[in-house]
Amino acid sequence: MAALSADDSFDYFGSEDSAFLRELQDVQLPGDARQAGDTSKPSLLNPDSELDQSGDSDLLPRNRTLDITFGGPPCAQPSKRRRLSDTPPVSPLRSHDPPAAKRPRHDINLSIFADLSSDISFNELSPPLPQSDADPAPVQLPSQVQSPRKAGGSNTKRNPNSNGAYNALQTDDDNYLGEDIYGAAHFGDFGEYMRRKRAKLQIQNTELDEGTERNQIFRGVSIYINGRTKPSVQELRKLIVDYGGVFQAYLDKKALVTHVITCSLTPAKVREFQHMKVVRPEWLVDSVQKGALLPWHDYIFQTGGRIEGSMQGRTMQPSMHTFPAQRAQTSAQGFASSRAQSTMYGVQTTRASTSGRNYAASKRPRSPSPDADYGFDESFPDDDWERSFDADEAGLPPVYRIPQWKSTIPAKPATKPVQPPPASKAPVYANGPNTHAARAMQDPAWRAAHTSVAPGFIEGYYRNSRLHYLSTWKTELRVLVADAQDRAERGDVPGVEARLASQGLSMRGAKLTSPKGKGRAREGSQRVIMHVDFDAFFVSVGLLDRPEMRGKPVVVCHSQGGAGGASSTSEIASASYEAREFGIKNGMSLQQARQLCPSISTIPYEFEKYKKLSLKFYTILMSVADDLQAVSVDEALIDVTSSVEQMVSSNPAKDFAESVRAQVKEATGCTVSIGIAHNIMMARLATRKAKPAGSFHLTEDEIPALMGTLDIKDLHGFGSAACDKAQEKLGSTNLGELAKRSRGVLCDALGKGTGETLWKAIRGIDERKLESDKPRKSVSCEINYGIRFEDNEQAERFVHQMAEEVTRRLQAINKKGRSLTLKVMQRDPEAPVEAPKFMGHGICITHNRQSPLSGALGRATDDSNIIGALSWKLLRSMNIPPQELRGLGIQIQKLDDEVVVVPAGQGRLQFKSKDGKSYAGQGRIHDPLERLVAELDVLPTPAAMPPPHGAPATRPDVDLPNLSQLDQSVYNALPDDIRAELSQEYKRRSVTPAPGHNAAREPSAGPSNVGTDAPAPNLARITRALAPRSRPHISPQKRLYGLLARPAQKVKIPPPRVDEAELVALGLDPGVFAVLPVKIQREQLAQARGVATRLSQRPAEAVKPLKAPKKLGERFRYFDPLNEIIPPPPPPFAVHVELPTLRKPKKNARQVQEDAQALLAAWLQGFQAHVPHRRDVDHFAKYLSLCVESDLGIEQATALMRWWRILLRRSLGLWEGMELDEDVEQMLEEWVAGNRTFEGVRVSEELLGCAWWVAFEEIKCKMNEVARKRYGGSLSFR
DNA sequence: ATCCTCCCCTAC
DNA sequence: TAAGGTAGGGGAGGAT
Ligand SMILES: Nc1ccn([C@H]2C[C@H](O)[C@@H](COP(=O)(O)OP(=O)(O)OP(=O)(O)O)O2)c(=O)n1
Ligand SMILES: [Mg+2]
Repeated sequence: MAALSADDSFDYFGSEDSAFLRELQDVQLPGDARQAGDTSKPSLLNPDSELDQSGDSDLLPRNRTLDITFGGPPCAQPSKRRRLSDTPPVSPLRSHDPPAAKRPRHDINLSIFADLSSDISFNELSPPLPQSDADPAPVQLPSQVQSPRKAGGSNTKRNPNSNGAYNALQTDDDNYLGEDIYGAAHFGDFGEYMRRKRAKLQIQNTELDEGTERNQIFRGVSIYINGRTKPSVQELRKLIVDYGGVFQAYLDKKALVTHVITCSLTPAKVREFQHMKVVRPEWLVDSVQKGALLPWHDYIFQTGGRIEGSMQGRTMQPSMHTFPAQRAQTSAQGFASSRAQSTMYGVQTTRASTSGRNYAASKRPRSPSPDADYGFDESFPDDDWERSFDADEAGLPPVYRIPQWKSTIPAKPATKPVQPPPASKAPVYANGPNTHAARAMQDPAWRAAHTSVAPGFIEGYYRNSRLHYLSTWKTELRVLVADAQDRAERGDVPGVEARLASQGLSMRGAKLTSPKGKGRAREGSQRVIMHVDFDAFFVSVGLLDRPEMRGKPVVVCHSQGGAGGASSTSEIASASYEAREFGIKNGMSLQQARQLCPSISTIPYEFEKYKKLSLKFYTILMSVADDLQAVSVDEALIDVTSSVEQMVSSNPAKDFAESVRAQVKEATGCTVSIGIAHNIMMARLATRKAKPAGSFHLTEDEIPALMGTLDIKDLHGFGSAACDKAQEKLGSTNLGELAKRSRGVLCDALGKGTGETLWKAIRGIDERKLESDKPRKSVSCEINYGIRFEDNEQAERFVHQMAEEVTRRLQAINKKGRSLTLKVMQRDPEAPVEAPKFMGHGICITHNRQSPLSGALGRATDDSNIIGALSWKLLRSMNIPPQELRGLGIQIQKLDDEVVVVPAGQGRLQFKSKDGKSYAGQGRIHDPLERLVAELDVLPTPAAMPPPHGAPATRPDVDLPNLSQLDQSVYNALPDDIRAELSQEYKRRSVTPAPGHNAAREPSAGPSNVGTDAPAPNLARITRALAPRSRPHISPQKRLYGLLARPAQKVKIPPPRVDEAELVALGLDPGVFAVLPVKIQREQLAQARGVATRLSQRPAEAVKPLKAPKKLGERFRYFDPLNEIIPPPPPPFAVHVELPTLRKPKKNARQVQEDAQALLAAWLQGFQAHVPHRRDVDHFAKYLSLCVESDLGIEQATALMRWWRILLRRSLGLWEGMELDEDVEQMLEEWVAGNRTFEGVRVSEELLGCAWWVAFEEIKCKMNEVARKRYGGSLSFR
C-alpha cells in the first residue's frame, strides 16, 4: 500500500499530496484555536466520525468535520455525517480568496474513532481564535455594560423605527475586523453587504431610535433563527435588532451569519449548520439581561438534548448529552477530531451533506460517497471502512494512520480478494487539489480546449456522461412502456410483441385474462411483483465481446489502459462481481479501485449497446408483465400476478422468474437477477439475495427474520441521511431494532411519510402500485464538471449554451415552462482551486434562484433567448466571481403543453375560415375556450404574438400526420394520464435529443453514444424494431418535423371519436354531446359505455388507465394514427393551456387556471384599446357557463372571473360600476345584443372601459343563471 | 388546514 | 484526463 500511496499522493483517494498535507498540518483553523493546546484527540464518534478538513483554503479557517462512515455501525453507507466547524464567513458575494497567508494554521490530528456517539456535531464548533472567539461580538464591548435593554426577549417593541440596527451594522465592521477569522478584505465586503441587507430587510423592523446610545451588545452579530424558538422569532428578532445585531431573515448567505439560533434541529440542519455557531435563544436573552454579550459557547445548542423529546434515541450519543460547558471544553476535541478526519482522504466524508445549503456535494452518488464531494473522498461502506483507511494511510502522515486498519487492506493482486470485500463504496478523493489539473490549467491553450469554455464542450460532455445517459434512458423507457401499454390496451399487436406472444407470453394476453392487472393492489389475492436487474450491467455488456476477460476483476470507466496511472480519478460505473470481491464498488474512483486490486482491468463504455440491450430486455418484460415500471436502463419492476397465477407449477413464481431470466439471457447474452415478493419493497430486497444471476422469492413468513439482518440503508429509498437520522434519533439503524419502535417514533425521527414507509417496510408492507404513466414535471440541464471560467463573458456564453440545450429538451417534448430555477455551484472558499477530482467541482457552496419565466404575453416559453437571458441575469445577481463557478444548472418547471390551437395558416383569414367551420365542419366538438383562443388570435394583437420561432407558414399540416393536429382543447381536457400517454406518442418522435445534437441527426436515440462506441446510428431504427409496436412513419417524421418547424409542431388532439349512432344508442344526445367539453364527453361516454371512469373509481389515484382492454381500447383508439382524421392545420398561434383534469384536481385546476389567466391577460392586452369582440365575449361566456354546468370547473371558472376582474381593475378600474351615460348604455346594449360592433371604430375611453365591465357583468350573470338552474344558488366571485 | 416554496434526498 | 445528470418524493416552515 505504501507504494501505492506514494503514487497516489497527488491524487485523490488514499493518497494525498504531501505538500498539501504539510500545509494542512500547519494550518490552524479557527476551531483549532480553541483546541489549541489540546492534544487530546477527540474521538470521533462511532460510526461516523467526522473528519475535519482543512483545506487549503485560504481564508477562513474553519473546521469541518466530515462524516465518516467508518465504523459506522449499521449504515453501510459511505457518506454521512456532518461536519461542523464554523462557516466561513466568506460571503458568496466575495470574489476571491483571501490571501492564504492570513489563514491560521491548525494541526491535524487524527482521532481515533472511538466510538462515541456519532455526532460530533456542530457542538464542536470551535470557537474562533481567541480574538475571534469573541466572535462578532467580542465579549467585552464597551457598551455592553450599559443598560440592558429590556429583559429577556421582550420583543416588545422598542423603538420602532430606530435605526439602531443600522448603526450596528456599520459598527460591525469593527468587530469583524477584529476577528482574525475574517480577512479584512472580507470584512469590507461583508460590512457593505450587511448594510445593504439591512436596508432591505430590516426596514420593517422597528428598531431603536438612535441606536447609538443603546447598548449595542449584539453589534457585529448577525443572526439567523432556525425553526421555532422559545421566545418567538419575532421576539428574538426584535431583541437582536434593538441591541445592535443583525437579523438575517434568510440563510441565503451563510457567510453573513455569525450565529444560528435554534431550539431544535433536524439532522439535515445539523449538517447544514455544521460549520456554524449554533446557539440557544437564551444566549440572546441572557446577554440582554446582563447588558453584555455573553460567550456564545456557553449556549451552544446541542442536538441530542432537546430535539425530539420523543426520541428515545437520545440516550445514545454522549455528545448530545454533554452540557454546554462541557461542550465548550470538548469542542476542542471535537475539533481536533474533525480535523483529523479531514485528512483522511479515503474516508468518505460527506461533504455534500454538509452543504446543508451550500455544499454541493449532495449529489454524489450514494454508493461511492454520496455526498462527499470528490474533493473529500468518499465514504466507505461500513464493511469497508477499514480499507478506506488503508488507502488513506498511504498518503497520510503517521498521525492519521490507524495501524490495524491499515493492515487490513489487502493489497492483493487480482488473485483473490482477501476477505470479503470490505469495500469502500465511494470513490474517495484526496483532499488536496488535483495537481494534474492544476498544472494543465496553467496552460491557456489547454483550458481553452478542455474546460467549459471549449467549443462544443456541452455536447461532448453529455456524449460521455454516463449519468446523463442513465437519466435520459430512464425517461425514454418510461415513454416506451407507457406507449406499449397503450397499444396493448388498445388491442394492437405489434410485430415484436406478436412474436413474443407466440411464445406463449403476451402482455396483451395477460391483460385480457386478468383485468386486475395493473395498478391497484387487488384485494384478496396477493400480487406477485418481480424486480429484474442486470448483474453488473455495463460490465456484462462489455464482456460480451471480451470473453477472455470474464471471470476477472473488471470495471467500466473512461480511463483505459494505464491512463492516469495509479491516480486516475475516473469513476467506475460498474464493477464485475469478481472486482467486487476486492471491495470495489460502482461509483468508486479508479484510483481507489487500483489500491484494492492492482490488477484490475478496465473496459470502455459502450452506451449504444446498453441502450440496445435494454430495449430487448424491456421488450421481453413487456411481453410477460401485467404491468411494468421502468426503473433504469438495466432494471425494472413487473407485476406478473396473473401470469403466475396461470402457471401450473409447484413453484410458479420462481419458475416464471427463471423463465424470464432465461429469455433475457438468450436475447442479450447477459444475466439478470430477479427478486420476487408480494410488493415492490420486498421484491427489491429479494433481489439482493438473488444476485448474482439468480432469483429469489421472499415470502412473507421469511420477512421478520430477514429484517433483523438488514440495515435501514438496505431499503430502497433510504440512504445515508435516513441512516444518520435513525442512528441519531433512534440509536440504531438495524431494522430488527427499529422494528421495536412505534410508528410514531419512526415518524418523529424521519418525517411522517418516511416514517410510515419505514414502519410498513419493516413489516413487509408496501402498498405502492407500479407507476408507469406519470407526467413529467420538469426539464433541466446541468453541468458540474469542467466548469472553469476566467471572466463573465465566458460564463455568460456558457449559460446561453445551456439555455439552448434546455430549449432543445423542451421542444423535444413539446413543452414550455413558466418557472425557472438556476442552480449555481461556487467553489467553497476553503476548497482548493482545483478539486481533488480531475476537473471536478470539489466542495462547493450551492445557490438556487428561482424566478417566474414567461415569454410573450406572460405565457410559458421555451425560448432559449429568454431562458438564457433570465439565467444570466440570475447568475449575475449572485455576484460570484466567474473564476469561482464550478457548476451550473437550469431547470424549467410549471410545464405547459405546447399546443397550436389554430391552424397554421397565415393570418386571420385562414383562421377565420377555420374557426367558422373547419372544426364544426368536421363534426368536431368545439371547445369554447379553444374558440376563444382562436378568436383572440385574430384580434388586434395577433401580429404581436408571432409564433415563438416563426414557424414556416408554409408548412402544411400534412407533415404532421395523426397527432399533429390535435385539438388543443380536447387535448387539454384529457385526464393527465391519458394526456401523458398521448404526449408520449409525440415524444417518440422527438425524444429529448442528445445534447447538442441535431434532432435531425438521430431520431429516437437519446444521447447518442460515443466514446468507444460508434455513433449510435440506428438507435432509432433499433428502437422501432424492438418496440412492441413500431410506428416508423411517425417517429422519424416527427422528429424531422420538429426540427424544421418547431412552432408549427403543435398538436391537436381530436376529440373522442364516436359516431352519432353510437351516441344515440347510448342514450346520449349528439347535439348536446358535441358541445360538451371534451373531458365531460369522455366521462359521459365512459359511463354510458359502462366503464367506470377513473374519477369514480379512485379519485386520488386515478392515475392509471383502466386496464380493461376493451374499454381502454376504445379510449385510445381515438388516437390511433391510422384511423385518425387529421384536421386542417392550425395557424401559428401557440397557446399553452391546461384544462381541468380528472386526476389531480387541485394542481391541474391551478395550472389550468394559470393558463386561462394568461389567456385572459392576452385577450385583454390585445384589446387594450378596443372594445372586445362580441364573439369573444360570447365564447368566453359559453365556456364559463359550461364549466359551471359541468360542475367540474366551477372553481376554475369563478377563479377565472376573479382574475379577469383583477385585470380589469388594473387597467380599467375607473369604469367599474360606473353609471352609464345614456348614449353609452344604448350602444353597449346593442353591442351586447350583437347588433353593433366597434371594430375599426375609435371609441371613447369611457365606452371602452364600460364595455369591458359590461362584458364582465354579462358573463357573471350568465354563470349565475346556470348555477341557479343547476344548483339553485348563485356563485360567489369573491 | 392547506398550499406553496425551497430545499434535501435518493436512485440509477 | 475525464466527462460529478436529473427527476421526483418528501419534509420544514412560511403564507394564506
Ligand atoms: N454509481 C453508479 C451506479 C450505476 N451506474 C450504471 C452502471 C451500472 O452497470 C448500471 C446499473 O446499476 P446497478 O446499480 O444495477 O449496478 P450493476 O448493474 O452494475 O450491478 P448489480 O445490479 O449487479 O449490483 O448503472 C453508474 O454508472 N454509476
Ligand atoms: Mg444492475
